[in-house]
Amino acid sequence: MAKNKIKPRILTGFMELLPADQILFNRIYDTIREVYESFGFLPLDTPVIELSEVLLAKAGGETEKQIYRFTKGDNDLALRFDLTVPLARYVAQHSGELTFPFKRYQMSKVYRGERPQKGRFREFYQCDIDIIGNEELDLTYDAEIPAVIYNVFRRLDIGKFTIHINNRRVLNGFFEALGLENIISDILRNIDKLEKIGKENVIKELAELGIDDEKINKIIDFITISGNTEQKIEALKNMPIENEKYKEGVKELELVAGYMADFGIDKSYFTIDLTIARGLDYYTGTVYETTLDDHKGLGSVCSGGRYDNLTEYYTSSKLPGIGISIGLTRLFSQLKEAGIIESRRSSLADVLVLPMGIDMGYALRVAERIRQAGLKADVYYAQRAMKHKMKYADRLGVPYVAVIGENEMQTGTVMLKNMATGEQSALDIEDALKEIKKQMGEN
RNA sequence: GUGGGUAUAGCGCAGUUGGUUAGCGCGCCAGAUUGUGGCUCUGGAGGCCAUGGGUUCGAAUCCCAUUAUCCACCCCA
Repeated sequence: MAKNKIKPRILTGFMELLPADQILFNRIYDTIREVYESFGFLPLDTPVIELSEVLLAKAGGETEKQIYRFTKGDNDLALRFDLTVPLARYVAQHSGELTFPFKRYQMSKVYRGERPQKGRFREFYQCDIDIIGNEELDLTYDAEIPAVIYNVFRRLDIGKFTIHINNRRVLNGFFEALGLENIISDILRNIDKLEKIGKENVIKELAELGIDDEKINKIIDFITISGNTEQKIEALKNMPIENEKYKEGVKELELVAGYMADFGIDKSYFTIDLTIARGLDYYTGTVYETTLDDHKGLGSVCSGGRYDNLTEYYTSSKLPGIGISIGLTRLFSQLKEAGIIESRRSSLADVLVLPMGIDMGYALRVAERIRQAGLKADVYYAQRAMKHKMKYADRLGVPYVAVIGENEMQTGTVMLKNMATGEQSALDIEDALKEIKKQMGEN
């Protein structure tokens, strides 16, 4: 390559796919969207760029460090780093025009200027659902959210998974009762890592926080409560903890777990997990994480929870909410790398029409007839050898080829070839369409 | 922000204690097969060995710097 050419490349941390993978990605995207809509969530699309003062209203240290921020003229701008803050802005801005509880989904790209590593991107898709209430938000929604997750992952068909639920009131109440409310964020961040670093290291790190052995033992006993959902609830109820927040939290957990069963979530697909806390400090009630049973190492593929007052920086109205997010870009890259999903076709067309030395107009009309029959049709236009055309069809992974030469044109037929089996036969055009539909229906 | 690794063809890699024209697999192009793909065989194209400097008679190989990239921590989707 000549020296004066610019090397084509994209920034690190940004994902870009080849057609076969993009088709697969879009299938997953569509499935998630369909499930979201099936629960009545409404679509929302907010700007990628917002005013920095809006996005950084709640200036968290990490957010400030990772946000892409720049100026254009006199405007201080930033790229959104999640979809939740823009939602808060949107709801506060349009609260008079929205109907509450407001259920919305948004599936778009967000940006974080962090150092990329395995499964971490600087530009990635988040697939969010949130429900925002006015003043109050019924607890049933805390169970509807995992019901949506359940349906999404069942439909994605990527193996057995477990939805972990917990409640921040339970955790906060418990640690308040121990007199550790000052360092609660540190503790939560710590026990959140139990699965990853093991019990010994959690104990070690808790000790480093200056917690005495007796309390550490209590914490460990608490977060390792075992049994099924009913048994865990029972154990939590029987803990000798005099703290209102704790008791409320346990009550909520019990109710939510009950509703989840009513939503049709198979019991083997969810569990109360007292170690999950979610680092974000705005969660105040139920929290969720979802893991794939056969690939626990991937970590949480979907997480979220309830927050009391998301819009506090934009309005004095109290608008509690609950929501979750699927990090689709990370999920996709991990599923692909683990071999859980596999891309097959580089084409969406069902039929590739190959005109062989005939009037192109006729071929185009045949293709149009195929489309009218509800099938996707593509046409190879270039005058090249048959083998080139067949090879093109093969590489795209098109399932059927319809060859049209002089004979076929005269008789109103096509030479229909099934690329997978190699079988071919001369069929009347209408019969060929029926045959394709019949064979596709069988798969 | 902290720590560690890597950089050779489009992709994945090999290259011996420094020694001639830098190889292999996949992919790509052409042919065997003028209306039939995948499999096979034959032939071919494609490299300033990341960039800059140093050591040496001689550097892909050793040293330094720069850049890029990957992994881990932090945090998170």
